Amino acid sequence: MPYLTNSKDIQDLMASYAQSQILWIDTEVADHQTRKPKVSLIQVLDDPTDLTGEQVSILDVLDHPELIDYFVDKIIVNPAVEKVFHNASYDLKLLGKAKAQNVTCTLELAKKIPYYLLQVRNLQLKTLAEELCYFPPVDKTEQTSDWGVRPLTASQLHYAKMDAIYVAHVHQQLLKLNRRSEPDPASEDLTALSDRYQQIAYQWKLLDTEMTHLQERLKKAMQAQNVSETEVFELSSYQRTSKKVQFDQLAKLAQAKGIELDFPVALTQKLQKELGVMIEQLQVEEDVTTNWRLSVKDQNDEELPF
DNA sequence: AAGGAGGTGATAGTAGAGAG
DNA sequence: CTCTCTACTATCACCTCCTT
Repeated sequence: MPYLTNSKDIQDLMASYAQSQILWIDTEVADHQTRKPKVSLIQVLDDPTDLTGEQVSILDVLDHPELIDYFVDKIIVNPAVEKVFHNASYDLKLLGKAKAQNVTCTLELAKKIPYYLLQVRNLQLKTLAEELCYFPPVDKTEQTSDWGVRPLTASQLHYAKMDAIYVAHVHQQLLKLNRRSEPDPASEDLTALSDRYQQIAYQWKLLDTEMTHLQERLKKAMQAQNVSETEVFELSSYQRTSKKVQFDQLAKLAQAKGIELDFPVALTQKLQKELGVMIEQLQVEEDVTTNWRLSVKDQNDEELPF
């Protein structure tokens, strides 16, 4: 695990990483709770088979904005290098943000996979490492430690290095699941899909209706009994404020005060009816969309699998 | 603390179908 | 044709998650 603090070494390594096809990256940020957060470490891995962190480079860029700029320039905006992060938008906020090219986010990837294929408690990197990749329990206490002090502790460096390992392994596993969850629609087996649907439809209906019913009863019961929480549930309410004004009044005000108010108003069927032929005097924008609906055909009872 | 993506739940509007 | 029912989509305000 090279931990680099020398600017020249760091820059050389960044230059060589710019030749890679894919890199797994994580960052640690100091002063994240202030208005001026700064990148403390950039951890880079180019070998996804690494389990121990031997291949992870920890680049110490604290108070070296020129190194961060160099990294952004050579790697982040470089479309030839695929960059993999967990919750990429967080890291990229401090790493070139808008200009970033060819970025993969393992959190986004995980969100696209339905729960039945990815059965984990939540989508934190820690959880995915433990429950998807079977890493031993991950201690996140260093996550919120002070990344602005030097020297860093051995425990901090270990945490920093392992995060890059987790990103790489989680990424590999998610790609496998992704291939299963997004097959080519053109070659799907319609018979197999229909069979599976019928197989679970009855169970689903039983569970779905009971779940909805339980939720309704719990909500009503907790309200009626003035209970705000049980061991399992929490019942909360919130105020919802929405404001409305008569269109006529708004139009008159805009005209009287010369306010620039230009936005499309939906011409609902009701409005179209009221306007009648006068609608022809308006420049109506028409938007036609095609919506697809899947419905279950009526079937003979004997054919049902239950 | 901050911000972006997406979920939630209420409300409103729509198409399609059946009845008269 | 109109009326009504049902099942959907769209929109809105608010909430939750994820990272350090």
